[in-house]
Amino acid sequence: MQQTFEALVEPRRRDILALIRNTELPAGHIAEAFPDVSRPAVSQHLRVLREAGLISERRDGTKRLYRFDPAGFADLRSFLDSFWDERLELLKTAAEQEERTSHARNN
Amino acid sequence: MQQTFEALVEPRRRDILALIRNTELPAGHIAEAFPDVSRPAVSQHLRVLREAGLISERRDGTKRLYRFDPAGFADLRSFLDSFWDERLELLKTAAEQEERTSHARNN
DNA sequence: TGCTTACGTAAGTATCTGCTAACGTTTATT
DNA sequence: AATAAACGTTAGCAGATACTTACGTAAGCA
Repeated sequence: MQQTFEALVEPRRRDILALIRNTELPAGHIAEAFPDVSRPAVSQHLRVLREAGLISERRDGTKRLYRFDPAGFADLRSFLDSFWDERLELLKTAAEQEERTSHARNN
Repeated sequence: MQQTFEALVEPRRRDILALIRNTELPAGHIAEAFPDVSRPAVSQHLRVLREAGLISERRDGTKRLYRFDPAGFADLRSFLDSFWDERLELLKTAAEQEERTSHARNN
């Protein structure tokens, strides 16, 4: 959870995620997409993303291929739901309560 | 977006959010819930949360009442959906493609 | 008008973090 | 075996940030 937020708070890492969202890419190619920072910087970001479970790594010869991993988003989603959906849940419960009240009225 | 992540990456601020998720509370009461930090520290956190649109402030005499505001979560949710739901969309598209292929086979 | 309550704000500090430069490592290639 | 390619890792540094202490402020009350 904390690891997920720490990984995603950095804009560069969100950019990297967006880049490999649909395609598997080698580290060098990812680094080339960010000319304003060095290759090691990108490598460090990839490490953070990997340890957060947001991307997965695969070796192919001297290359390391990275791709998006939705697993790391699970706890972020549950966190969001605990705030967002709980309110919907309250509305739903209120609606059901109203439902029962209406039925009671009809009996 | 960035403001939202920066507000939520701090565990203390998530704790504050969880505390006032369902109830409106004055700043002093919120601060008392966190005995390991000073009152100004909490005040600073409340400021960050407010500027991120995650909580709203209301004055009542000398008191300032804070409560959860779901508005700030909107862009976080859309960010999450852009990664999570897009993959579901891909699956859906693939399914529809398969659907069309099956129909073509039957003609 | 003073005093108290309930806060926020500012300055300063210790810690964290993203970056670069330099180096290390593993896998082909010759 | 030697070299190159494609990386990751480390040390060190500049900037960001969460904290504390001290101070400022606005609303109620005597």
